[in-house]
Amino acid sequence: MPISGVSPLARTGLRQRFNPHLNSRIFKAVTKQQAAPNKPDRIPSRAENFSDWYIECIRKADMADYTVVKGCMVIKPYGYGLWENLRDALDRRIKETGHENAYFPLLVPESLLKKEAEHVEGFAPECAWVTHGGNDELEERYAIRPTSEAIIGSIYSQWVKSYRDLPLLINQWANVMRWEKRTRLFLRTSEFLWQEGHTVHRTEEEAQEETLKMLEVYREFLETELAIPAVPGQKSDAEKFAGASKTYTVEALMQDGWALQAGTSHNLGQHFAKGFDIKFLDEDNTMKVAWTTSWGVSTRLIGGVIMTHGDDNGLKLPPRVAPVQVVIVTIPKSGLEGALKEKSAAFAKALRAKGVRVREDNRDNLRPGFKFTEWELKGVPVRIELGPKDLENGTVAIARRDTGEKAFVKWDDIVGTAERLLVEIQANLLKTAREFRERMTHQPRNWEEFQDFIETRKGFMLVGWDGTGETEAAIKNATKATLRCIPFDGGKVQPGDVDIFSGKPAVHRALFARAY
RNA sequence: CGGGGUGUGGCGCAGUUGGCUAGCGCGCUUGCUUCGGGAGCAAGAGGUCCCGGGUUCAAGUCCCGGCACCCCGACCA
Repeated sequence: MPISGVSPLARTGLRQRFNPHLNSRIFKAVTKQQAAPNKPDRIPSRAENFSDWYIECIRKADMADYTVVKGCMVIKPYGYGLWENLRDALDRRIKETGHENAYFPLLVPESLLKKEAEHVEGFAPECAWVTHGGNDELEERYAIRPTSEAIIGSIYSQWVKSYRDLPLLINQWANVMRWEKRTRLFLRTSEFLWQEGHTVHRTEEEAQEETLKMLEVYREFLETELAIPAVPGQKSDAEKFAGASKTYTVEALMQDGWALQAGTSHNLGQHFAKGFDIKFLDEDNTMKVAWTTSWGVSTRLIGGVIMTHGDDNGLKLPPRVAPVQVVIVTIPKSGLEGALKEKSAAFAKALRAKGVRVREDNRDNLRPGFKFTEWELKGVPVRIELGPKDLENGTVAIARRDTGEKAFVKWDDIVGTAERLLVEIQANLLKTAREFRERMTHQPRNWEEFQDFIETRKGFMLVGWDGTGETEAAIKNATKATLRCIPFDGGKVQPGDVDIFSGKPAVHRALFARAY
């Protein structure tokens, strides 16, 4: 797959030292980092071309690649390892909030899809259809699920009979397919992996509570595990899910100032329950229509991690989900291979005993600088360097990916230092991302300023909105900025607020941004 | 689905007005010397020049048709 030509850029910035404090001393500070500037396989800088930077990060880190299948990617082991870690962290939370996993059919009969009018209208254009079974044309074609409300709704109608069956709290981890016109690795591919929760409730209030509860699960998960400070809020009618009463979102801000919808939670009202006949006999012996919700996040989150934290040297993965948290790189020396390998294995074992995910890099056909660079591209949070001098001194060099700082520590302090660094790096990534988001959240005072800011400063625009789809559309047409959400925090109108575009009295404050 | 661009070893590219055995860099293999921030030398392997027609003594190169992918717009986790 040709990726546009990349002009090699020399890396800038000096490596600094950090203080490993307490019982370890700094033996030596490594203060410079001189990389070969003309290597052809460097990644472009973010400033130069954010889009190329993003794709090259993924490819150089060996996370994913395009395939012969249009719009579909292969997620390679390193990318899948990240997915597994974040999936497990989220799965734990989904179960802790009382949900169970199940699996529903991939194929959705067309007649089912049509049972909710808005829903089919929203998804029909991006459905892939199965029309044949073997050589025979089917009487009714099947959609490959673009989402599972329809198939699950039809099944739930069988399951729900009594108020005693409620709430029904189920989640599915699955692949879905949407025939996309334009694809980008992880952010938008025709097939992607996700989880979709589908719940049924007795009352409107309970469904609403569930919707907001899961949004909060997402928000906390993004913050704690991925170090992504996403803004929770409500979608406008124009942006909400096809067939939902209300859609809520967690909106993240990428380093290029574009927003990324990181997860959504929908209160489906009774639309789907009516469409799919999900009814129950209530305590008062009357038949009632149920209330449903759905909520999901996808492999898109991996794109979010990359664009939130990465730098011009490649990925920076949050330690809590990084497939490799600590890499031990040996610096080869003829005759010492055995001793280096032995030490490296001993350190790895000690770290694993503490639950740290460790990889050893004992390749002796590569120069150390090459190996360092490669693990930096892959975003490994902590790198331990073990060389001939360290064997003499009883030390290793230990470097953190987030700041580039490097110091020497004694062997006895390796495990403690690494564990502490992993915690610090996780916190530092979140802090940096949060500061970025705050710095990039602007409050233009008038329409001219809005237009200027969206072009020159980018980021979130927090502005008054009159609540109409007309002004929302007008803003989108004029600036390509869409209404990302009415944030829970800061979305309330203040006295005197007016719509940034129409000048009419505002009913909300809303976040606008250009979005992925 | 509209506008633009590109298809040549794994990757990035060159290939002149059609002309000789299709090149270069990186990567890969083998060997030796190296090794604390992308090593050096030597010897090798690797090609349906996107596909199908056509023009020509001769096509990677020109013509026609197709396909794929990438970028930019309208729609989307």
